Amino acid sequence: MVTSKNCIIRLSRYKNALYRLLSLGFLKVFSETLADEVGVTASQVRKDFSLFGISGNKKGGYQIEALLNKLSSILGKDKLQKVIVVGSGHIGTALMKYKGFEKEGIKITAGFDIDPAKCNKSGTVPVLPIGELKDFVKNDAIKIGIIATPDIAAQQVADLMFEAGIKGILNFAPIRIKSPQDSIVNYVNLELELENVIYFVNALNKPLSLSKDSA
Amino acid sequence: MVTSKNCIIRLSRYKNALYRLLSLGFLKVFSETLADEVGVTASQVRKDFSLFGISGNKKGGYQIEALLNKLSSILGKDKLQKVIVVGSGHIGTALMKYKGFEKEGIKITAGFDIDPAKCNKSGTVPVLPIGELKDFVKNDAIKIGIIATPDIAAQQVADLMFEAGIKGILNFAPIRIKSPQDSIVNYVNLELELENVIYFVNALNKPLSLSKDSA
DNA sequence: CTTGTTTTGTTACTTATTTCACAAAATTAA
DNA sequence: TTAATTTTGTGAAATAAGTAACAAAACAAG
Repeated sequence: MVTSKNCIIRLSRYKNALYRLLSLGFLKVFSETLADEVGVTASQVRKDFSLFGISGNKKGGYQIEALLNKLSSILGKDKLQKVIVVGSGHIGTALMKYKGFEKEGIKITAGFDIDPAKCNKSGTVPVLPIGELKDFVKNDAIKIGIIATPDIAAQQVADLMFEAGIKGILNFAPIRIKSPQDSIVNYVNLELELENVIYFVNALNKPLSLSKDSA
Repeated sequence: MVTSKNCIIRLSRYKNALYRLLSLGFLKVFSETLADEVGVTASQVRKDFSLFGISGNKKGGYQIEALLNKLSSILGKDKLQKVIVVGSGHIGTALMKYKGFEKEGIKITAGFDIDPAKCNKSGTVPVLPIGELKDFVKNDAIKIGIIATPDIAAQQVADLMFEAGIKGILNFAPIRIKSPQDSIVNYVNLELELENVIYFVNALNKPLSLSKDSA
């Protein structure tokens, strides 16, 4: 099994780029072209594909459609993924309304909040009391959850999610989550991302040295 | 100059953990403790500090307050950072309203949108027509911008930002931005982060192998 | 003052990731 | 059919990142 997060992230990027190329009318693509599109080297593309047993045609490149099927299958995108969000503050609400997930086969089926005033069962994405989370997750066999609560609540919410059977969490709260062995937690920390930009802006514009890395 | 994004991200994490420890009443900390708090090894902490010439006291650990000052200065957090947001859809609006930035010394001073109906000069964060971006950025000497537009608009918005003098961008649009040498673009792609969680949930729960990595 | 203990700071080692380089396959042209 | 050309696929080489180990400093206790 490939366990490098960066590698998997690149697969997703390849997939996105391939959709774009497909919509522009291309049917096949060379590693070189795809690499340019995503901002990596051609070697990297071929190596990544090699790791997953994806092969193309010597001299002919890769058939985009077949490639997309393969990537989607590897990434678990061949079936609709149901996801819940806990916390209906600014970020949580934006996520529930966000259109970008749908076209990626991700559906936010419900939100949850501890504050009854923020609950609303009749919206496009219903917001339910946190007490209903466990049953909801079990009934719908949901495996993925998003935490968009204040940091004080995050661990508690995570524990509740794991108890209910959730195996993967995307956590927006700026705190490290303790999680069971058979689960995965990814972090999105907006302050941190901005801080990082700030650091590199200062670093690039102050001294006389150069850099090219970014990730 | 340190150019490893991961390393800088860790510095931010150390900083956050240190604030937490300080608020709990601690005045000094050992590399071991800080490492546990952030989820890395003690060696890593000391190595990171070593790279930036940060030193502590043999047997005595590190003075939290002095350490925080040093980290804040490295990360450019010793002065208020003004940031603008372009795109006032769900994500852009959530960012403008997001409370988390303030306590990190980051202030969103304005939003911009191409749609006049979405503009509103009198909000807490005024939303201005995109045409006013250039003057606004120049007058306020703003160096950092956030792109929260649809992907089709992203490159155009980025070009406008660079023209106006912005040097660092945090980009939420799922597209690679072409940028000048002396600038930096960081990416936040929510679909991609979720896809990643989905991959690892599948990978961890299907086969008989184990993994521990997460990043 | 000496001995023992703790923790840093850094060098050496290990592991992981990326790039290089080239044989093998596929295609085209003659 | 043969030669020339292009592009993949993959081991080997190079780089980067992370861990381990330990000497040196700091302190405490006797």
